[in-house]
Amino acid sequence: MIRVLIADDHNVFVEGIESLISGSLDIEVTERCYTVQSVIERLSQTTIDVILLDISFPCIEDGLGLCEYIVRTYPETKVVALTMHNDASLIKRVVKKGAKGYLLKNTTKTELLQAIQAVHHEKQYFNESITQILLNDNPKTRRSTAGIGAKPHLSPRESEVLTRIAQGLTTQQMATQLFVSAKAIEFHRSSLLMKFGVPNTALLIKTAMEMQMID
Amino acid sequence: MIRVLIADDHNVFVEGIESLISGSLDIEVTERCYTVQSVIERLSQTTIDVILLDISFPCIEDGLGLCEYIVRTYPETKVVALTMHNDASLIKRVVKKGAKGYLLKNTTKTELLQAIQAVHHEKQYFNESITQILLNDNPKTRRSTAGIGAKPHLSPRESEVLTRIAQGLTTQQMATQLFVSAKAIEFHRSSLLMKFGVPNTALLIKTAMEMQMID
DNA sequence: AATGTCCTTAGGGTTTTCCCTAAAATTTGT
DNA sequence: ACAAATTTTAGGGAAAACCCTAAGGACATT
Repeated sequence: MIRVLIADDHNVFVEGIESLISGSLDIEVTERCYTVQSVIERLSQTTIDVILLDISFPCIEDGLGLCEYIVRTYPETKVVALTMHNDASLIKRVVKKGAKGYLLKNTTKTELLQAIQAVHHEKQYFNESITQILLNDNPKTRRSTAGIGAKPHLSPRESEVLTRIAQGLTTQQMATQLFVSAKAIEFHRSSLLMKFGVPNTALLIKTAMEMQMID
Repeated sequence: MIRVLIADDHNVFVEGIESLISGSLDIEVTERCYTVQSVIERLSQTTIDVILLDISFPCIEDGLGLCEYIVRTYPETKVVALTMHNDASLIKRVVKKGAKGYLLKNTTKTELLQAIQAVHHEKQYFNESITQILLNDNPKTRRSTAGIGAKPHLSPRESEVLTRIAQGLTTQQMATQLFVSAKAIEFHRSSLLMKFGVPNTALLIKTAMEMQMID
């Protein structure tokens, strides 16, 4: 019997996954966790074979951190990342953190069961669409147009500059606030334009808002 | 018996929602749709009381469009928006399109059932966290000196220029499109900045989007 | 017709943004 | 520990945005 823990703060997901698994004879959902804390707590008290981990749990950084923690602390417990994001760079980051499988949340029952079986038998599992995404991830095109709807990964400085542009600050004002030269700010501004694939700040703000990266 | 259609391209969600509803005596899930097309098709063939609509189905614009279509075409069919996004402006947009309820995907069974019952009885339903989000979404125009959050009245030309700025066009490009001199466009741009009470295009786009004057 | 208001069009000049190149500083992979 | 990739810092120059003033034209009201 493969003991599965579901880690997701979205109730509907937990229910859905459990429903998909319920028919299986050799897999049982023994734990459901809605917070990072409870995952850590349950793992210290119970033996779990496979963890289905929502990678935005509650945010992407937390999810990645938890994944890393689990892999390091309980090497025999396999992590399958479950997420809505079909972003190539995120998949790579997750795998780098030690996840053995990666599923999109629109996965089928068959895939889900196959993934759990696979990782429990020391294999990796990636479904068709994931492989496709990784194949289409040409490193050269990733910077400029990383696909519509894919949030570019921003450096800390870039994030700071972006939020300040959205506040209506000028390059000079930002330079003063961040104790750097105006030229440095200008570079970050250019990087933002390039990463978002837009020609000016007007579209930068618009797309960043649509991607919910500022509000 | 309240007939419910679930519209979501994420299998896990559909399963989860169905599982949450399954216990109920007066609600039944009669249709499950994974594409916008199938929703439109099923609605033309069956009578549905409540639609649980994933607002990013498959992208936010599609979801909003579908919501609008349903409300217009089948006024007696109530739409409950289901989404992961807890963004105030999105909630407002969805409600404006005619959705009668709004739930986050980490909702509970109780809330889900209450929401379905409520909208079926011609009421609206928003849970605690949604109300909280809307409450915290006070008019953010405090930083600007002129406007007090009211939409400024724009002349026809100003509207044309605003939408084109939001498309990332430059003054020269707009001048060519509108068959006027670049200086004319510049004046309209300045008028927009003044009317919105903002210092540059970045904030102009941001506030105009928040005021739903561009999309 | 006269008056006032608002929209539209412009000229000239300053500030800011944008683009090209490039080198330290930092992180990452082996 | 070293090499490779990424992030941060800059310089100079072209383009666009921004600010000031000002004048011609459409429209309603008296």
